[in-house]
Amino acid sequence: MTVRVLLADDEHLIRGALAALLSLEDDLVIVAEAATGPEALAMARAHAPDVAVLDLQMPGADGVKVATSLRAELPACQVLIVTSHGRPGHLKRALAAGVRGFVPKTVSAQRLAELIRTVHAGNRYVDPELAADAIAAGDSPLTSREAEVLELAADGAPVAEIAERAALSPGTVRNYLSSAVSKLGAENRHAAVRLARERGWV
Amino acid sequence: MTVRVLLADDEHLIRGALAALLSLEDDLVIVAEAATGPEALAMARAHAPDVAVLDLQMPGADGVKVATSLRAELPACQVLIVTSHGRPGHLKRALAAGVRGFVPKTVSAQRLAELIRTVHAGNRYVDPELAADAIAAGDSPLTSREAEVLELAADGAPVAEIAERAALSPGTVRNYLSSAVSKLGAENRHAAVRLARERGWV
DNA sequence: CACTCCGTATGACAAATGTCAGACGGTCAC
DNA sequence: GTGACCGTCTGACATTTGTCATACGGAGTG
Repeated sequence: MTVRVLLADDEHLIRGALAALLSLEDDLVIVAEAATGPEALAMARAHAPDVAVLDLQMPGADGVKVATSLRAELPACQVLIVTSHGRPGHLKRALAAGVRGFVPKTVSAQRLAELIRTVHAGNRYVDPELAADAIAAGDSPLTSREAEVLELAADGAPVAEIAERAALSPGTVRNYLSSAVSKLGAENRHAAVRLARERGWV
Repeated sequence: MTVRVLLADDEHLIRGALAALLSLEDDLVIVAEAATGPEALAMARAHAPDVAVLDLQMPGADGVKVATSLRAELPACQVLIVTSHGRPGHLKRALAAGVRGFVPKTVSAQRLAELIRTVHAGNRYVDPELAADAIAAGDSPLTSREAEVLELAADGAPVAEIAERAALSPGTVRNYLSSAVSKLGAENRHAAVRLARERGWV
């Protein structure tokens, strides 16, 4: 019995190499490849693969977003996410999106092939190190609005601009930022943005 | 005549896959693999490869640093840098370090094999798109001190801390930041940091 | 030698930011 | 239905930042 696999990664080099390696396994067959989020979705619809191997960072829509859509449209398709720089919050989002596997790109192809079989069998697998990081980082202490405003502050925009983009009064924005900064124990909002990013909270 | 290749990338998945694909080429042989900068250097010393294919982002020392050392220790070894997120400044640094090739990971393995031969023959190759970006970004308008201070401001530290870390008076730090911000046309120093990073100036 | 940068510094002022207190309506749980 | 939050707002205040003028010594250029 063969497992039909969709491969999505924006780096051609990696995608091609991976396709070649995985094809060496007798029970795996790559039925489609994609370089962007939307492309991955289209390919999945067209080929209805058993397992989708998605890169976390892709142009258009990231792996988790694709996984969410996939879950709705092709419930039979299991999703395995592969990532280069795994930040804690991503894992949580991914699991919430129904992803069955989450591993860093530091695993070997051999191991990846095994994992494809694992998730195809309906089991889950999360890289232990990433899991430990996620647990250590814990839950975000930020309310949704605080997180939202903090995100808008990410590119260094002044308060007035954030307020406009969030349709809030400047005073309110400052309150949220102040509260976010103190919750994160940061020096100022810019350091807060950095911290929240590191922990995957934004 | 075969080309002896060293492969350095921290992502096992990619490195392994790449090694497999490149080995398919009759005239290429992977003599060593490394997952970190220092490891790459050690491997190069041990195996004296003809061409070193280095990832730009590796733990320990990045591709450009490794290339610099390589240039000094093994002048016969040509360096080809492969990167996922190529920012303009990196290319410039890389060329200054004597790197012969610079391409994004979006190229195909086929193409990479060709490029390995190209640099081995002593020719240069730079991805046209990355080159265009680098030219568009131009030279950094920042003085070295401005860049230095801007870098210290990168993690959102307050002026007082930057001043201490740079052994400058707080007023001077503010002057540099102010000048950097206006040179970059940014809203404030945090946006300036972002801009400078994008253009590879810090 | 004069001129122009750069690095460094100070002082002063305006603007942005961070912090706090207080207010009001909504939602959810007990 | 009373608390406990959350989202939203305002106003006031202290601190931090951004900006500008000005100063001086050193390096490099004409």
